[in-house]
Amino acid sequence: MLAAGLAIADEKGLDAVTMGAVAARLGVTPMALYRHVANKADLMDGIVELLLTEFPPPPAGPWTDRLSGLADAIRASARRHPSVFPLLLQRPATTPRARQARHGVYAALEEAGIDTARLAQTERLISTAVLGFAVSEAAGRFRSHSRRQLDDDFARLLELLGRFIESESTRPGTDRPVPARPSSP
Amino acid sequence: MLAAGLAIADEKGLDAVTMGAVAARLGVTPMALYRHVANKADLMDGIVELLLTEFPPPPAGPWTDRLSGLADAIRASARRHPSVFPLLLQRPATTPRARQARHGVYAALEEAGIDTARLAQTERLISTAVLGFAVSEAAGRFRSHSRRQLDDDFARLLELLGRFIESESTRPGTDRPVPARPSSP
DNA sequence: ACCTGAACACCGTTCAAGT
DNA sequence: ACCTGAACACCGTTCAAGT
Repeated sequence: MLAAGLAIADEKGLDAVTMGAVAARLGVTPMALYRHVANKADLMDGIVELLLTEFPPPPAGPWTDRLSGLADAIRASARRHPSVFPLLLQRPATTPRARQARHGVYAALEEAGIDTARLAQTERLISTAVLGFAVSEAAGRFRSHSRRQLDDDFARLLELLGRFIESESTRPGTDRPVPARPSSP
Repeated sequence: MLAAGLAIADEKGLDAVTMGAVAARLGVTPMALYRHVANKADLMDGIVELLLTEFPPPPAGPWTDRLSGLADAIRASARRHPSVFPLLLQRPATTPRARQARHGVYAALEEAGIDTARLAQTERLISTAVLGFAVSEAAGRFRSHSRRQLDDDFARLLELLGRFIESESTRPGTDRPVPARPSSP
């Protein structure tokens, strides 16, 4: 049912996600939905939460790859679900799925040499920038820019964040601040 | 009429901005609104555009102060209009007001020594990060954080961006990357 | 336990009519 | 030029009733 709502949002936009439309896709009357959901707001909450499902579990590898991999996954999710993704900014990341993703970032930052006391704030800064970009792209602020341009912008943003992390690290880093990211095929 | 709609959004949220509610605030019937606006979407566009009015014209002073002043103004606007502000991410900044703000940033970046060819992309990076923070705060993603914490986060974000600009500058900068921002009283 | 039909208040929008 | 009354299709939600 949440999947049905997400599919409708992807295909026809947020406004098309109506109790009637979701019910119809399930072959049921609108009132049947109230068995599984308190009201429409509750439905929307569930659909937004469903997005987090797509963020992959923390992979292996060096921390730079882990972070850029997560960032890429977030952007990809935004592109896949442009009308729902912006709603992510409306709720604190307190659900189990959200915590999992956040703690994955903590681990990577710790490995990068970020002081434990600064982990949370640094994560907030990074995720705000990445989410800001992903939402901007999904919501249409960058409508007039080419895909190539956006890929380039995003790469530059990640490079900036990587350099920031290195500069905040208490451990001596390598010479080169951050490796170049591979361009997606 | 746009102001009436914005006021309703501020007071009771986006859902309360209804043709009937706006009309009632103006002492008129809902149908009268269709003289001034094509439909509700058009009304919402106008309300969002109205937000840009609050962004102050580029002030005088060193570029660091100009940029942080604009960033502060943007965040203040987001806090004042939490339900409408996030909609800014849905439209390209192509209106005259938006261009004005953007060109103010260009001028500051040029003064900071950013290469002309990189002006637009650098501006996009910076405004994405600042808007991402402002929208996150307005929309409620940071609901569980204190005002002090958010002020601190924002200061750190601006510091990061300032350092980034310095590092991208083709001119030799001063020793200290960016001046500390004064805390608001 | 799960679903439905009928009903209600509310919404955006239209159109012909009023001044 | 500007506004209105009446009407329409649609929406979220309730409640009593059905299996």
